[in-house]
Amino acid sequence: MSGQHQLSDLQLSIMQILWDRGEASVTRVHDDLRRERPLAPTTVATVLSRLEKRRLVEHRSFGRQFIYRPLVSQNEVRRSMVAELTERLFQGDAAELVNHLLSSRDMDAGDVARVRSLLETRERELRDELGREDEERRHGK
Amino acid sequence: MSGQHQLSDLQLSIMQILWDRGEASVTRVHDDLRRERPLAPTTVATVLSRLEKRRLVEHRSFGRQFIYRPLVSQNEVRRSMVAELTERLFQGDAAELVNHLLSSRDMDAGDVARVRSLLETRERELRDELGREDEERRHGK
DNA sequence: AGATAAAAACTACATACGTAGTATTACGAG
DNA sequence: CTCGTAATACTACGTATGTAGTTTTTATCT
Repeated sequence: MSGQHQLSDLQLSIMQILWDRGEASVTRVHDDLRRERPLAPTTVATVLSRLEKRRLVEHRSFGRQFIYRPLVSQNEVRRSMVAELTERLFQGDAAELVNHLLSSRDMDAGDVARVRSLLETRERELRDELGREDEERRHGK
Repeated sequence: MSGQHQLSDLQLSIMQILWDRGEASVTRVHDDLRRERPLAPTTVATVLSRLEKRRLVEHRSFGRQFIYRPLVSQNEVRRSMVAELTERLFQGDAAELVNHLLSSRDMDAGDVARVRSLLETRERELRDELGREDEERRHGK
């Protein structure tokens, strides 16, 4: 499956811009990044070309500039990085990670309420999946 | 607060051994690690001394060997690393991270059930806290 | 076509890390 | 007290990354 998508902070900031915009020139990325991280334009270009070497983005030429676009989705990266963290920090036990989130100061009452709603949606999905499988079984695979 | 505790995979494996054992000699760590990662003893020693430079562990001498022990708890590291990931990948929205965990294939029905139980515990805690604050308010701060 | 300016290409350097070889020290046996 | 050996100390090298300077290319204006 989607291999090792461990991205650093700066790399993620840049990918985020590409995900938000769909695609962007080096200058555009540099501009969007200015507030958060003031860097030399060449620095942004270097990072982008390294991301391209890792096949996380690709570019096409437009006039004299390069337009970059992502080759991996935000979701793929999230999955990969969250899975890695879960493995390293919680021995792969995702429920323990949720437990950690619930017990630390990271979530207020509002967040907890949102989680409840999310959870109930997921429970419903699981119930439906179960139901559908039963159905299929009854109808002979 | 607890600053930047971003640890790499190998560093975490080693910290895990120290957390499990309370303290351990280089040889012990090397031994415990053998199955998971066969490394030269000097490699383990190097990593431990680098962790010490970062003030994540410290050592004392015992005979001719060094006994290392953690200076940061597993919980501190978890908090720090999870917070960092939440920030980078979910713009700091912890509930979104939970949502991601719930929707991805990371959790089966059993995990979801555990999360429900965890969630209800947390909700009860929040309700109790609320109650206690009300009480205090009624009794005049 | 030549000049200008902007963009990309190339080079560079510091830090952190994974990894381990070699040199040095010092405990402990005899 | 001396020597062997186990443990540490020191050195080293490759890779990834953050960061940016310098050089080369090239689109475009006059």
